[in-house]
Amino acid sequence: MSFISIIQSAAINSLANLSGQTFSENDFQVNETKPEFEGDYTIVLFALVKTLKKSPEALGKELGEQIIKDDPHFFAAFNVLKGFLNLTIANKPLTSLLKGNYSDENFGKKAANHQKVMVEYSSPNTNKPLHLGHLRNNFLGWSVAEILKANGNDVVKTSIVNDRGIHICKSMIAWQMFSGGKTPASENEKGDHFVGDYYVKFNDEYKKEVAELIHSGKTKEEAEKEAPVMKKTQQMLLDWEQGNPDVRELWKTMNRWVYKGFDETYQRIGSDFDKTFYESNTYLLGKDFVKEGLAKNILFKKEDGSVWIDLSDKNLDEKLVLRSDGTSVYITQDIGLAKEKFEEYHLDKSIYVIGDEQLHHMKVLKEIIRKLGMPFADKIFHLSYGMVELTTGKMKSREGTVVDADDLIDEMVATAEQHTKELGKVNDFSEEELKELYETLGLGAMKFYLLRVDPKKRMIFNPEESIDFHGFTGPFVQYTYARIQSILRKVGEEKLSVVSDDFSGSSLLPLERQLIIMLEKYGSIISDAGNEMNPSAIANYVFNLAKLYNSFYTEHSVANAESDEKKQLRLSLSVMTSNIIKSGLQLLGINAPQKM
RNA sequence: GGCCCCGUAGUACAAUGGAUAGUAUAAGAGUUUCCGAAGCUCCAGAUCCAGGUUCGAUUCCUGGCGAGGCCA
Repeated sequence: MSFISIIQSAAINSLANLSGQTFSENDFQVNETKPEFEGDYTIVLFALVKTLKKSPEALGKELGEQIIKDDPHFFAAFNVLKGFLNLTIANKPLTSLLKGNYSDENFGKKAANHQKVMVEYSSPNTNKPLHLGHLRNNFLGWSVAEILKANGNDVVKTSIVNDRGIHICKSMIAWQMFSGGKTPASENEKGDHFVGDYYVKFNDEYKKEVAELIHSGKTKEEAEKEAPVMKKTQQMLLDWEQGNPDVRELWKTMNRWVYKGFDETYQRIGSDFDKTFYESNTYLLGKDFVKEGLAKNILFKKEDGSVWIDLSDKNLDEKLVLRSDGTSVYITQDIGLAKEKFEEYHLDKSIYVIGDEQLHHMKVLKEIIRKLGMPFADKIFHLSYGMVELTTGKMKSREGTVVDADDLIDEMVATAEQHTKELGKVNDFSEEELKELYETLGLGAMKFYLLRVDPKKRMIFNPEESIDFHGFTGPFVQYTYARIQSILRKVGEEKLSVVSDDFSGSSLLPLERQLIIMLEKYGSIISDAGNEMNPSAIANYVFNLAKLYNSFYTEHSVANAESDEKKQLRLSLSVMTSNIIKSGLQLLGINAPQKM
């Protein structure tokens, strides 16, 4: 039971004893006490003033006295300021909490509750490599999945690969036209970059042809339609759909190159999937429900034969679900895939990590599913995240301002290397250990930078600031962890069993109290982060914890503590802090190094 | 045109309707005989505008202004 809920129950109990009336936790607020005031937790009294018809000051005094009387073991003191009742927790519950949990590496995590949750994330197109936006998606999806696990859920990570369509045909056409048979192997290039280059070549060629056609008197619209390279591409898409063996073979080959490239990146950033769906397998799904929907009059046919659904009662327009030529649109297959997911995995919840430009699409998807009477409409959740912008403006592939994921990772890791060398603290590391450390630090910096912001908000990526290893950054937190490990190596965890480990009656200095209270909060941070699917709550928490520990560390010596009992207490504090930092970083996909 | 999101120090981000709006950076001043200075301490600086609801509004409502996104 968390401190907050202990205080809530205590207040409910004491309010009943005081007034004879019944209260619930919704009738008043319990907050942490602001640092400038005396106390640990604060009951905000204003909401109670009306029902109890007392002045805030009088009520605060009576309630404070009652609470201490009712539970003198947990509460040590109180004070009232305006409408705020500040409560101080006794030392004993704090030291007991520390003693009972300092070595528990799973502190704050919940036991399994058997909720089955699917998290779909990453979901790339196969015509070009991953960029900065994908990194936000991947870090977010992976972290949310881990946070949900920490809350006891059974999580299935999945990705839908958009491996067919006009975009990949563009790369294929360009490769046929310009490659002269080159391959990623022959060029020693990562496959996704290789294929992406041909996508760029396609656009260059297309632009050139359009310009020529306009020059020869065509309108812009005509030129865009008639450009030979575009016509070839469209023909290729038709050939693909009809199963033309040559086209299919080329398609397979080029996609294989791309997957190999993606896999390298995924492995490096730690993304993994329990199940991968391919659009080439799912794009025909969903046509069944069209028949069914027409029969039930939920869908209707227009004169040209196209099939629609009317969502005007939900403040949405009519939406096309089947073209007049009988081909489906994105949303048709999305409905089919949604159904397949629920049927195959018996999900309690299906989360889609997709950018907020798809808010409308996902809203329409949910609404159609609901109208069709499928039972899982309310179990679909769009975890939308804002676009990552650059200090120089938006990323635009046509303008070449896209930040490539692999390049960015390389840059971060190189910066980590440079910093580490300048500081020269790990001269005893082997080449391999060093390499691993640079990855840990570079990726840690990047993940932390992208996850510390509320996912729903769009954010600005500043390359210079992101590689800063000071302040609110991953390496700051990692440094704190490494430093604690250094203490533990020196002072030795064995001391924990040698020295009398009974510090439960110890007095506590302010920083020691604050640390214990902050450590205790970790469990509610995990559940908040889970409920809101928001890793930034964890990032903020581990940063604040690291900061508080650093202050504690400069003020109070662990090794040369005033007494054995104090040493014991501070060692336990250090162990528990480092366990929680490690655990919190792990939920963000960040490793905690022993030395750095 | 319609719908949705967002406006907080120079900059980037916080703040379930609660106390003097936090944090980081950048600027300034300190801090290594002592557990790791990628640290710590001090110092300054902000809620787009106008109304409304409330004991109390960065938060909720209305209207402006500004910036994004989506649907045709």
